[in-house]
Amino acid sequence: MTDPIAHTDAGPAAPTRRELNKAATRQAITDAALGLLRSKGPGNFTVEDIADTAGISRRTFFNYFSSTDAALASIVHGFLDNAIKQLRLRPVDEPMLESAQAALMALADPRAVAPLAELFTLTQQSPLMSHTELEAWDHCRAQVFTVARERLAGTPGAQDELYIHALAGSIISCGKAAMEVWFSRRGPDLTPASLAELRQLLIDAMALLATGFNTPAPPSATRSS
Amino acid sequence: MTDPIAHTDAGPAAPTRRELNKAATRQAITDAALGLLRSKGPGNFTVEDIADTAGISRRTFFNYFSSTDAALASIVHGFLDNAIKQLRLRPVDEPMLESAQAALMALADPRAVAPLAELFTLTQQSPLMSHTELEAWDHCRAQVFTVARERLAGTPGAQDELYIHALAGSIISCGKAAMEVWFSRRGPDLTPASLAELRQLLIDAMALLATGFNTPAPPSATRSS
DNA sequence: TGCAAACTTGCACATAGTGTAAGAGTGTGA
DNA sequence: TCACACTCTTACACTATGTGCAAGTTTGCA
Repeated sequence: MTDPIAHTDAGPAAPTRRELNKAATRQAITDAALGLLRSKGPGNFTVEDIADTAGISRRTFFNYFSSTDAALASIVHGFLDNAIKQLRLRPVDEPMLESAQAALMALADPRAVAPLAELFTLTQQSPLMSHTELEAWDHCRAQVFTVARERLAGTPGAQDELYIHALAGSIISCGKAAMEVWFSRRGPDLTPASLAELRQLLIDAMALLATGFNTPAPPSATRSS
Repeated sequence: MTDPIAHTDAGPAAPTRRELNKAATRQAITDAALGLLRSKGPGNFTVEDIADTAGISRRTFFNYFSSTDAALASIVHGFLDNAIKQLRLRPVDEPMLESAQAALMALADPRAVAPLAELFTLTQQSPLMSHTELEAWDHCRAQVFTVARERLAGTPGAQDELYIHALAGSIISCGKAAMEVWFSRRGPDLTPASLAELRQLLIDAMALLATGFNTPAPPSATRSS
């Protein structure tokens, strides 16, 4: 904010020292949390454990995250924020579903999905998706909603709130559905073939939204199986 | 609440004393929680407050609910469990979306929505939907998924996991969308006209899922506005 | 260099959530 | 009607969570 040095958005990194430190601490925390999740299993470690492993105080942990759950869900947040970023890069006159599909394609990438896949496999044995994880998806839904509203603001009589809400929610649900199916089929498999299947699932899911669920027979299943 | 004289319970339930007591306690807790939410606002009361108001011990509270949030979300749970019950009453050969729509129609009823509407208006000022509330919707989604899978198990080559996951998730999302739009338009208005609008929104939302979101123009908005 | 802002940390404290064992209420068969 | 088993409630103790606060440390900047 009080930064005379220009904000190099597209540039490499945030130059100031403070930001680097904060990012490093944040990373140390999530690394520690993920490590403990690996070694001890979900629910078997405390905030203090994470803080000790990350080399910070318990209090500092809470300066970054509001709970262990939130620290782990930051992985999901990172993934989804990236998705939103991709979505916003799409031309504004492109149909929403095509934009969504394109944004998701960009994320069916080993580097992006790897942390998510590990988190998923590590917490899958746990009853169901953690509260904070659900919240992360809902946060993403809200952002998709915003994007959709911005786009449709141009069209004439279309201040159709229901359409936008339903669209945003359904995009998220279908994205989630594709991921769930993929994980349940492939587990932590990140081979090109597996990622190709993920991409196909995402395409199929978006296609379902485009054409509707009333297609008499489910559209001859996915070619990917 | 330890009242030996039971009152008229209409219905085929097994009215053993223990079950009645438990149900009464449970009700006392949610009533107390809702009352405190009304009087003090979200986040401004503790489990102990609820327990005191309900006339039970703090420990007993935790025998029923795992958090204040969960106690309040039981309202949402009740509503959605009811929806699932309605859904299961539909003939198994009916298309899912029609069943969903019919089940939702049955719940656009003052008695069913009133608690939900109040909870919504009381927590709306709060940042966003509570964790446990999201969990309640997700639980409902899982049940819709189960129903859909049971139904489509009969059809020949349709073990299409993606279709079922996407359908269940989208139904929930669109139901939520309709409710959100309704609440934002009408607030806690439960007049017949308002409920008719809710019904129309639910119908429109399900229609979107049936025909797809690619309808060139949003389908001439809702007739209800 | 020195000041101001931002960040970290230790401490105190209220609250959340759980295990345990004793007590009170409830169902059941003799 | 009583006695016994079962279930639910409660008090207590204890660990963990989350936050306010003030003092200490690091970073930015003139």
